[in-house]
Amino acid sequence: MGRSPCCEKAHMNKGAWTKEEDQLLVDYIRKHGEGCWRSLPRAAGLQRCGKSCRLRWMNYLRPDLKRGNFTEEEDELIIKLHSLLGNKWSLIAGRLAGRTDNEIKNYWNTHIKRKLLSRGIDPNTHRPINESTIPPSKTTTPSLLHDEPVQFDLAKPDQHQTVKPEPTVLYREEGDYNNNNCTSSETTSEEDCVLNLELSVGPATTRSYRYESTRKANLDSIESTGPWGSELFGAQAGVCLCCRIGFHNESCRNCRVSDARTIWESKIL
DNA sequence: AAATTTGTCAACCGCGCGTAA
DNA sequence: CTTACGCGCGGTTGACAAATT
Repeated sequence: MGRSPCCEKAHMNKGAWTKEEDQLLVDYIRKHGEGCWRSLPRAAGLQRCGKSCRLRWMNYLRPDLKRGNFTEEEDELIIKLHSLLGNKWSLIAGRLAGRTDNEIKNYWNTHIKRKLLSRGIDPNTHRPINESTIPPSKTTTPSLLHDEPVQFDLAKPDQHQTVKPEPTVLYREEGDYNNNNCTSSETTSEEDCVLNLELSVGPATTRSYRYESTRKANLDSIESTGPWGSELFGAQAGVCLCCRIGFHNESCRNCRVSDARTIWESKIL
């Protein structure tokens, strides 16, 4: 069964937005907030479909957007998160304040892919392109979504060189997710603390993924089961993904939930 | 200087999911 | 239980700019 179009396409503007359209949208949202995107265009006096309005607002007009070039830190964070999450741009964007999924997706495709290739790393698998250079003794760890091993050296962001014979993927011990101290015997220094790629956060279940990305989270069920329910954070739930990879972030909902869990456990247990 | 190629990124499209009716 | 709707996501497109020939 086909779906009805999201809006009446006839008489709708398409393509680049004009300053006047931007102003109408901004004025309306300032006044009324983000509401129903479907009805917003008519209410705001725009000849645009709701999806187009939403996109324009989310990707360009939102006041909290960070403009300008990505920093080296952001680059590395994107790479880390991509190795864990794959092309889940909205999840990745959720970890970078002021950046949008679209922006990150574009940036990935135009810059980071090349950057990784110049390092000799396959941007899809995060593995060295020349697999034969990897000693068999080194274990690799499946990435979470595409079930491919992940390897890269984040401690050397600008190494334009062929991949070292020994990938410097380091692992942290289970139970050490809440701090940035590497405990692996292979760890040598703080700078070498890379990702714990043995994270057991599985591919987000559909529901948890939706929970993460939608404003209409079912808070009731969270309150009843606790925000750390396995459904939400995977089989070894308890600490959110940010915390696990060492990016505790106040703007991240799950980090806050993790905090709440800690408090809850300290009271209950 | 003109033509062509390459890079960038805003915007569109189609689909899946959750939910209300 | 079924269906339609609204939202949000990821993939793709295309216009424009910059670089190269």
